[in-house]
Amino acid sequence: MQKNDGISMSVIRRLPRYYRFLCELKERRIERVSSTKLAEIMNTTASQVRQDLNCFGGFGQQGYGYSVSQLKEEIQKILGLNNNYKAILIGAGNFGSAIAKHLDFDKLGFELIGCFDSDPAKKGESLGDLTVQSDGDIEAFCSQNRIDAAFLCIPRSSAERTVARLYGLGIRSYWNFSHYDIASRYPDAVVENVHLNDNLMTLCYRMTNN
Amino acid sequence: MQKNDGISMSVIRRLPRYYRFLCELKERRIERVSSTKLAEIMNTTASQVRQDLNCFGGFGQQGYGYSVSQLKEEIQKILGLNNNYKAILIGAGNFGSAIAKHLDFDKLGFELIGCFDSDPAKKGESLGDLTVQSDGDIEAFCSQNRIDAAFLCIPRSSAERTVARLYGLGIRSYWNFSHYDIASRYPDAVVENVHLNDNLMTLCYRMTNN
DNA sequence: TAGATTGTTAATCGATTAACAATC
DNA sequence: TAGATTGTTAATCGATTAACAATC
Repeated sequence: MQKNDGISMSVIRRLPRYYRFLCELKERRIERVSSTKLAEIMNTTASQVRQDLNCFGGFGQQGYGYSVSQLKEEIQKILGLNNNYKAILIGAGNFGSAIAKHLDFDKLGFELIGCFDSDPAKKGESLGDLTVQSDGDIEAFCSQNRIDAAFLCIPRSSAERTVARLYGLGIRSYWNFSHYDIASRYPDAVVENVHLNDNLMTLCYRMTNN
Repeated sequence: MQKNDGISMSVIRRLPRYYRFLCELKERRIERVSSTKLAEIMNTTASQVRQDLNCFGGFGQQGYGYSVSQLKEEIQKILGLNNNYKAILIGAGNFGSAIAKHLDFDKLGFELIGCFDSDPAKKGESLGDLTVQSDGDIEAFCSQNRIDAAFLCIPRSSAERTVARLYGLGIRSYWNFSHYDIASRYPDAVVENVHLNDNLMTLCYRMTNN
């Protein structure tokens, strides 16, 4: 499994969950939490919680536990959610528009500043507070704005060509809903894949064999 | 990590990828494939490929490799994609409707036969070849149709109550886009979570620390 | 037969869990 | 101080990789 920093992906993938639960605890006005309690919520062991957190620093206090709001802040910082990475959305179909409307990018470290589709009929449509631009305008837009990431909501067939363009424009981070394997073609890119098909097949497997 | 069958989740989560790549190979009219070649595509080792496949049976032939179309069929059967699990969609918002329109459920082992929303304004809207029904009609619908799974595209806040109802109606399999932790409340349910927020935060982490 | 490649056992590696001394 | 709970090292467990005999 790939690494970043020397922190294993297993740990990294747990961070958003810690963060999520800490936000909930905070909303419920709970001030402190022990590794045992966190482990219970996370459905893991206290040992793992302490090991995970100690990858990044000693945020706890012996005999007391962790301060919910302090730990939340720390993880927020570790995740980089205070950034305001500029992102563009490629593909304003069902999915693309659902994502654009539905997610609170601001709280997730991003700002969606542009949206493109190859279908001329879509041009000018509004999507939240964005307007769908023509696919052909990507180059111009990227030369005027520093883009940090692209969200790809396009089919596999067009993904290859599109990523080649985006990579050429300097974009190195991708949230990829297509089945095109970006990482193997561009090893230095940071890619998070969302494979809904794979996910649903896994559900099917588990329903069938259990 | 949870098990099914005694097959580890690590192996199970790789199955859809094998399947995907085998479909591609078949489309490209490639008849045979070795573990080495498959490993290359999957970005893993030949050892792992052989270990994985041998969890389910000896599908290869020494000195030859694997028959693409035979292996594809086998994995299709293992995943249970030939089933026609009846599913209902709860929540016809941006996401729910994108999913309903976008995925080819038939090829993924499912058939979407009903769609519900709590917003009265949505009632009667058509969604692909389905018509959005009122949330209150779930009970009646489920008593007339054997439902195998529910796809939850609703916010966390309404998920708890909704799952309680669905569970009460006998539904034990969930594709969950909400942040409600079904598995911890209903340990015997089969749950696949899609946490887009977590996923995007992971991308943010990796962009920040690398 | 010789070459290729599997199936399978053994070795390694990494992640999780347990234990406990440090300390608030 | 006594009790609680961390940080951290050591032990265990599971997953991945290597090796090789079996065999097509």
